[in-house]
Formats: sequence, C-alpha cells, structure tokens
Amino acid sequence: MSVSSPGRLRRSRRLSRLTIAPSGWASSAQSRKNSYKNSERSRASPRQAHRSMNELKPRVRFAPSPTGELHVGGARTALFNWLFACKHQGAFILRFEDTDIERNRPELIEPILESLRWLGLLWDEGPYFQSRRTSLYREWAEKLLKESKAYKCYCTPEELEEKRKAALSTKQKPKYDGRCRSLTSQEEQRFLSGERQPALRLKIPESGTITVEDAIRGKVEFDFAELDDFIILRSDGRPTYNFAVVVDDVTMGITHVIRADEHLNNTPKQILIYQAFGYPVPVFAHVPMVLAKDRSKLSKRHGATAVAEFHDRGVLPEALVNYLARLGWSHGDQEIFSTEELIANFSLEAVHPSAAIFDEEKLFWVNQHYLKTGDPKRLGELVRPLLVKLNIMNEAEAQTVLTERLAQIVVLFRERAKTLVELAEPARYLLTDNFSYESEAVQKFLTPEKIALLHGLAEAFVAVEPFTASNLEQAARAYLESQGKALKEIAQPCRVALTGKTVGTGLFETMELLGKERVINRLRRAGL
RNA sequence: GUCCCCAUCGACUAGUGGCCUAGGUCAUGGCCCUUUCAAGGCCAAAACACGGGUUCGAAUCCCGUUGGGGACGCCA
Repeated sequence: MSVSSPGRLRRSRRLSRLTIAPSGWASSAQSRKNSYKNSERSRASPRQAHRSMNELKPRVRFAPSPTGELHVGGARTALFNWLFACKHQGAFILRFEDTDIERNRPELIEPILESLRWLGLLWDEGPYFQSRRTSLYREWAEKLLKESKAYKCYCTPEELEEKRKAALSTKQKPKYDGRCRSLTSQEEQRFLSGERQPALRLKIPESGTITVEDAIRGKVEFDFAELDDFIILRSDGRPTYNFAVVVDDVTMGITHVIRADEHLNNTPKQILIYQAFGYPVPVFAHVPMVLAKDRSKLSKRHGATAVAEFHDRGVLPEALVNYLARLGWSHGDQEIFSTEELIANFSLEAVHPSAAIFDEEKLFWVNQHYLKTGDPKRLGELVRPLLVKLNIMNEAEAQTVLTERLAQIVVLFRERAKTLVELAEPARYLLTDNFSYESEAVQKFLTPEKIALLHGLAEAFVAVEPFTASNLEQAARAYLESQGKALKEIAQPCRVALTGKTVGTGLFETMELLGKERVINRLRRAGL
C-alpha cells in the first residue's frame, strides 16, 4: 500500500479503504508493531479484507516532523487522535513528515517514539516516512501535470524571494504572479535547453471560495483570491508539505485529520489537491494551540516543553495524559480520568475552540493525585533508578534495596511529594548516612538542653522491641514524662537529629523506617 | 499589510435563550486538624473584554470594536 499509482487507487479507493481497515482496537492493540525499521514493509493482512461496508472504521494519524523531541502540544494532538481512534475502534497511524531530508535521522525520531510509548499512545501502523515515498509523490504529481492541473515553473527561488519582498514592502499579500502558468512553447523550449530545473505548481481556480468543514470550528470560508498557484513538487523532485500530506492521507485511507490549529490555513490548499485528484475530503478537526504562560507560543525559553523533560522531573505518564486531555477538552466538572474514562467520554465536539495555557502547577497537582493513589510497589520501582540519578546511592546499592522498602517510602511520603523526584529525595536519609544537616535547623533546635534529652531518649529506645512506631511513641512519652517534658518540646529537635531537616513525615513512623541502629546512633551522635 | 481562528475568575473549564445572585478544579488568602511539613476538612476573594442590535428575557444568537493567537516559503 505504500506505493500505489494514482489511477489504481482511484478506481479502488473504497475497496482500498476497506482492505486497510484494522480488525478492531482490542485485537490490534496486541499486534501493534512499534519498530519503525520494519514498518514500511508492513501490510494489512488479507483476512482484514472481509469487512462489510457499514463497518468502516475511522483512520487517523499523528504526523510530527522529526525534531528530536515530542512537544507537549504535539503530545496533546497525538492524544486526541489516539482517543478518537480508541473510542471508535479505528486505527491510529504514525507518520513522520520528513520531506526535508535533513530531518530523517534516527536521533531525531527515536526520542519521539520513546515519548509516545511512555505515554501509552501506541500506534497501529507505521511509522511511515515521507522521505521513503518520494517516487510515489512524483508519480502522483506527474499525473496532475499530464492532466494540465499542474504546470512547470522555471522561476528561481531568488527571483521569487525578490518578488515576495517587493510585495511585502508595498504592503501587498505576497502571491505568485503565475508567470509560468502560460508559457509559450518557445519560452518553454528555451528553459528546457537551459540549466533551470522546473518546480511543479498546482493550477488553482481564478475565483470563487472554498469552505472547510471543521469538526471543532464549523464552516470556515476561504477566498481563492487569497491563494496562489503553490508548488507541489520542488525542482529537485521532492514534494512540498501540503502535497505530501494529501497523497499520504489519501493512500493511507485517513478519514479524520485531527491536527493543530496552525494548519487551518493550509487546509484550503489541501482540499484543492483532493479536488484535483477527484477524491472526497476527510473530516478536518483543528485543535487549539497550547500556549505558554505569557500567551505566546510555547518554546524552550518557557522552561520545560518536551514530554521527556516532564518524565525526567518525575511526572507520571498517566498524570501527563490526564492533564493534557483536560487542556482544551472537558467532560462536565470531572478532573480526574482513567484512560478508559477518557476513551469512553472523548469527542471532538467537546474540544474547546480557544487556545489554552499550559499550567505546570495544575499538572503537578494531577501528578500528586496519581502519586497518592497509585500502587506503591509500582511507584517504588519507578523511584529506584532515581536513587542513582540523585546520587543517593550507586547502581549496585540501588539494586539491593527491597521493593517493599521502596514501597514503604512511597506510602510514607507521597502526600507531600508532587513528583517522583520529591518522593525519592527522603530516601537519602532513610536509606543512607550520606545526608547533610541543615545548619539553620541544627542551630535552632539542637541546643544543649535538647541534646541531653535526645541522648536520654536514645537510651530509652535501646529496650524497644519490636522497633515499631507505636512502641516508640509509648517509650518516648514515658521517658519524657519522667523528665517532666512534653513531646512537643523535643519533636523538632529529634527530627533534626534524625533527618537533618525540620520537615518530614510523622516522627515515629520515620523512626520505624530508619531502623533501630540508625535511630539510636543518630540520637547519641546529636550535637557532636 | 492581507487572510484565518479565538474571547467566562490569575489558569483549566461548566454553561448551548429563562434553572446564573454564573458552577467545578488548580493557584491564592483565612480557619480547623496537628510533633514539623504536607495531606485532609471548612470558608473567602476572584470572571461573562467593550459597544450596538434580536428577544418578554442574553454569558448564551447577530453585527462592529478592541485584545490575543496563527498563517501568508522550492519549512513542516
């Protein structure tokens, strides 16, 4: 299916849509192939050809350009596509828009694949690469040339650039003047014998309007006067973006084009290409942009923008998915959605049409929610690699920590952690002696009088067996009573002696997790 | 400059002509709980951009203004 001639496809379009329809979400989920190395060879299996007409399932695609990272805006577009496909048991296709050959490099592609996988946005087909389909585009473009729907343009980029500048300087809309649209055969001969390689331009109607039916925005009308005969094939034979998109969407049987708002202006051009080939247009849905706090386009200068960065900062994939879904989409007053709920309730009509600002605060709140409700063992295992990354212990040491122990830390600390990183940090004083004391805290709480009490407390704990929070509390209260002191008076000094900090979980829970040896040692050492 | 999109609390949004004295969530402030910090509970402050219509009635429909965003490439 990756190479079909226009004619062949035209005759069998309906059939070809059927033959590539997936066998349904549940079953295709198991057979997802995420290795892009083999994907160009993948074909629909013959048994899938037996679908009946009314069982037509939607086919959507996510088509990023390989930039080396998946942007949160792109991730949301991918998510909306994926949710739509899941909801309607359709197919979610991944395709890289790399007609610009420079961009076809594994190091620019692999990180995007990785982020999609991490988010759980697995694709049913692809990834496809435009750079590997150039002969297909050429074939399709030549068909338009033969039918006089396109023509050769010999203008050089320099000439065109000059005209564009001239137009802009006189405050005109820069448009191609159609110079090569009707060359005489003599002129054509002259160019043919010359050095210039022609580009191919699409002939567009002189007047009239074209209406885009958008699932999110309704009807949007464009005047042909706003458009010009745009290039579909560059002089070096590579297709331009708008042309490749349409050829791909047609050959891949895409039924719903769900993409970012910035493409709305390209849509009339693309519709013109559909019309030139005589194909029906898919449903378009232009999702609003994701903006930074200052309402400008989200970019590096605004801090973290890539999915991978949030992963590194200790954000859970389900939290990012939940947050991104709620950014521009809603279902009543509900804030927390499981993946199943997202799929069940998603609809393009419920996508809010205005641009949304990416708010890290709320993302972290959602993240904490999943931290608080997630399975402690699973979360504990996610913390393990962070022990090394945060320099708490070395690789070998990190491997020896029991899952149960990590799970305990998770349970104890997740109510005061917004990220996995924050969850891992207390492991420093819990699991090792390699931590520092906050000097301000030491100064304030470890006074001679308190230190004496802590030393006494240490000895009182020697007999505590088993070393549990409740036993410890009992022992501590008994000892303090004998000294005529209240727990309140030594709680903070004790915490500082044990953890180096003034904040943390319940004192006795902390002790239990620290273990008898560490507690007694640290109390005896207090003030030294 | 031209074209296109958008417009409810600081942020995400609910709202589809009367249920709105505009609801929820994040963030903010206060109180409670408390061995600290959180978490949790309660409360508060906080918005229909503006101007015209249409209508008995408008956040909701229409027009304009303003503001924000996007596009105008042999980039994608």
